Amino acid sequence: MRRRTRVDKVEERRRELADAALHTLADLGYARTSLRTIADNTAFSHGLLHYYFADKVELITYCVRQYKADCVQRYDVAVAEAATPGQLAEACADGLAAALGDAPLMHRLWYDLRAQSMFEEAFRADVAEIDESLQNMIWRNVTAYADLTDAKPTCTQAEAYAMFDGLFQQALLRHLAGSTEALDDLRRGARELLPRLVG
Amino acid sequence: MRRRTRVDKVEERRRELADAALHTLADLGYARTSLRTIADNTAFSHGLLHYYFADKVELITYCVRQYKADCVQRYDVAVAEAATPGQLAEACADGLAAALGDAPLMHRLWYDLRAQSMFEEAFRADVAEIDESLQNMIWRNVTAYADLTDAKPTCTQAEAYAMFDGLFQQALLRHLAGSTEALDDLRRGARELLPRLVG
DNA sequence: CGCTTCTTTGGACAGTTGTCAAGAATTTTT
DNA sequence: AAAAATTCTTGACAACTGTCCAAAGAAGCG
Repeated sequence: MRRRTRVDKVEERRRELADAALHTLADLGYARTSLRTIADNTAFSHGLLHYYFADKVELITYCVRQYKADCVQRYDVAVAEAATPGQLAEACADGLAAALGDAPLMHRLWYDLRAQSMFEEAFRADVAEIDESLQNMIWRNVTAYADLTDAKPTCTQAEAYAMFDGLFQQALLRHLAGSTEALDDLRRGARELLPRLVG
Repeated sequence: MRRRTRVDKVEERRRELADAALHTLADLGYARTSLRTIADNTAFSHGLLHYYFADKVELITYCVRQYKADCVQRYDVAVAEAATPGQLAEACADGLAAALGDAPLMHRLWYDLRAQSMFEEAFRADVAEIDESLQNMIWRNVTAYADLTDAKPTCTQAEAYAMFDGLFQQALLRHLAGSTEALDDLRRGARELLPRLVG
């Protein structure tokens, strides 16, 4: 009992620190984020980070894992209540656009960390895992759409995800650069993509 | 005459240094590349970099511009000699797969720098310019394919580029993670994407 | 209360970073 | 050949990095 609550407290503080780290990373990007800057975004001193995390890589890895929960949840779109193909495509497109519009900085961080994972092998496994869960999420939409249209997907899971991700990333780039049409373009692109992938 | 040759020599050395910087960046990524490491990849000392470039940002910006020339040239596929839609799709797919297979590290760097441009405004304009030229390159293929099939593209330039780029990036990620099928999957995905975008 | 265990601090460390400037080395000009 | 202009090296600087540690503080427990 006593031991249990202690472990919980440690885990809680870890999450708290990782949360601050996540926000700092989202603000500054991986290349410009230091442990001291992260600590400045908490009520604690920089030394504490090494009490709860062995080193920088472990902290950021923990961050990435925590990000995943938020991410898939945020990213996920209400696909269950769609009754027609049109409704589903609409819901999917709206969900993606809303995810981008609500948390552009978090998604910016995701693309940053995914790029880092190509250099730093320590991040690779976790990033790949998140990528896979995002891919599954997209695939659920594609198969649901195929079911509603009595057709079958004409592409692989990986291809479907790659194309949606491409649209999303391009929209994010333009959105951050100040384009006011980026969100609408993403909506339209996503809506029109689904029919292309089944048949 | 004298003035001309001097300016040329300066420009030549700048290019030489930027080339070394480019290779260092491709090896280590933006976050892990320092001016001293770049200088170590040249025959000169670190101080020289500040003789030819005002600061780090100017050097990397110059790099990015230089990268563009290589990039579009490398990326570009032999579309002219294709006589049938099938040949064109094949040539396009082969070109992309070859670009990825020949210089994965350079493409890895591209995605890294594009992510950086979302944080560092100094890179944004140059990155956007490269992105646009890549988009135009893809669009040339799409319109050529549409012409050969007596059809019209059913998507915008930005959408076409986003989807090809998504495929390419996903293939790069898997290729770097050791997947042996990534190149073939990219080929197949690109070949099948063109028909989806016209009609 | 004292005693033990767990948290947290703040400073120190060795190394790295971008930047700069003085001067050596080299090239060009006269 | 001397003088002038340039290219390049070297060492220094202040700031910052991740990491570690001794000690202060807080909390729990007998």
